[in-house]
Amino acid sequence: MAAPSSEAERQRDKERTRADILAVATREFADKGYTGARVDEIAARTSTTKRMIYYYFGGKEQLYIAVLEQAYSAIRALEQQLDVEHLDPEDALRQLAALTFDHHEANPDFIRLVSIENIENAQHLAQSEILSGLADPALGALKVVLERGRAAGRFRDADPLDVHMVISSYCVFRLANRHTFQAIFGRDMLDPARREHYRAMLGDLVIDYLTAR
Amino acid sequence: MAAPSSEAERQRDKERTRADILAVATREFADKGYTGARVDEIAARTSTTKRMIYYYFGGKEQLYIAVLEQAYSAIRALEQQLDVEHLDPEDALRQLAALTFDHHEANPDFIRLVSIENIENAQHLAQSEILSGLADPALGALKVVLERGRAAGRFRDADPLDVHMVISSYCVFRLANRHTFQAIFGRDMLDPARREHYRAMLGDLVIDYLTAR
DNA sequence: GGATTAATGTACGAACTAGTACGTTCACGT
DNA sequence: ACGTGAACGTACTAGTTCGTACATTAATCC
Repeated sequence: MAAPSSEAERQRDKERTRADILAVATREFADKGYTGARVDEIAARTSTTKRMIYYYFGGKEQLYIAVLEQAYSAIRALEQQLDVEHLDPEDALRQLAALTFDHHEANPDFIRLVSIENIENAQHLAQSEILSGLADPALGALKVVLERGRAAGRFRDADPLDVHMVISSYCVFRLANRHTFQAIFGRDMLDPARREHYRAMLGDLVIDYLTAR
Repeated sequence: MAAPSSEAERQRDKERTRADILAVATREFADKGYTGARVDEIAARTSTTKRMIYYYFGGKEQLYIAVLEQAYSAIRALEQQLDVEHLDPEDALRQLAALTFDHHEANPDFIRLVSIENIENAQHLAQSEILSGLADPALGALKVVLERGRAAGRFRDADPLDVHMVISSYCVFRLANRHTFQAIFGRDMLDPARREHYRAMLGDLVIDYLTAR
């Protein structure tokens, strides 16, 4: 009998250790920000030690970049859900907006990481070759839909990136600014009772803008 | 001759020292975030010493709260500019949106502080009696305008706070997320060449939503 | 099965950071 | 002119935080 070979019972597992660290680090960075996050704290929550963080990632900054890369790669999953080809432009656009809305709501850690990275002037994102060129997959589908609507004489001429910005700003704001908004206005933008209202409102907002006479 | 009396040449000046510290602290906190900001760094950039920060403010956290309070109080200045009463609802709303747009662009430090405070879950904002109840002054005017437009049969029925959220999200996103947006899509949302386009687009967005058939 | 390398754990250090003890100087009333 | 308290400066400390030197154990290859 040579090796235990069954991957599941290996005591030492490069992939598992790495993934463990990355998951814990994501929570810590999303919670506390880059400067607020503590390497010792991440290590403590891990099933391994701080030594391993430096062994696999090199340091706090590289770990943070790895966290960003993993978080951004998750948004590619959105691409598969876009089934927009056989819908008429208005329905397709509403679906696209709703999907973005849902996706943001389902990934609050990601939104926080983006906010954090903006506080840092996106300096870490710029260091990552993987991320610096990455475009949002939703943008491609959006471009197609806008062109179809425009060709059909239903939509005004609009830059896809501008429309994407409107959708993003609405969805991001609802998550990223919920705490100050709540404190100032007393309204919880994430209250489940208002979720459908906000979701529908985004669709109206975009469609009304594009179809205004 | 009793006192030098001329306030300008006093070497010791409570107000000046306080204001100096506050101004420097605002830059430091807006730049680095709450945890990233360094008390020693603030002190170094001041014309006084770290001792005075603790003398006047008590500590890092109270200094940060004082910075927040001052920054928020500046937005009250917006209130005076709202000359909205004698315009027709559509023009008034466009003006209100444009004013918010301008105001956000003119106060990037404030936007950064809001982002930072959201990363901190608005825990410091909640501690301030001055701030926790403060509503945006633009909201009152917005409410009036929406009611006038609704009464005239020109606007749909819409919650003022929802409309405010749309305007804010657009204006805040343009500043708060400019770095990641630039890094991912290669577009600088603050490019002066695109400023008028974005400013007008916000007006269209809001008006088209409210006046959609 | 023994050598070699990959993976992991422990203990520590150097630098940083918020906050303070203590001493000093200036303004102002009388 | 002088006492008093407010305003200010220096030097320090206790605790934290990133990173690493060094030792150790498990897997893998022949």
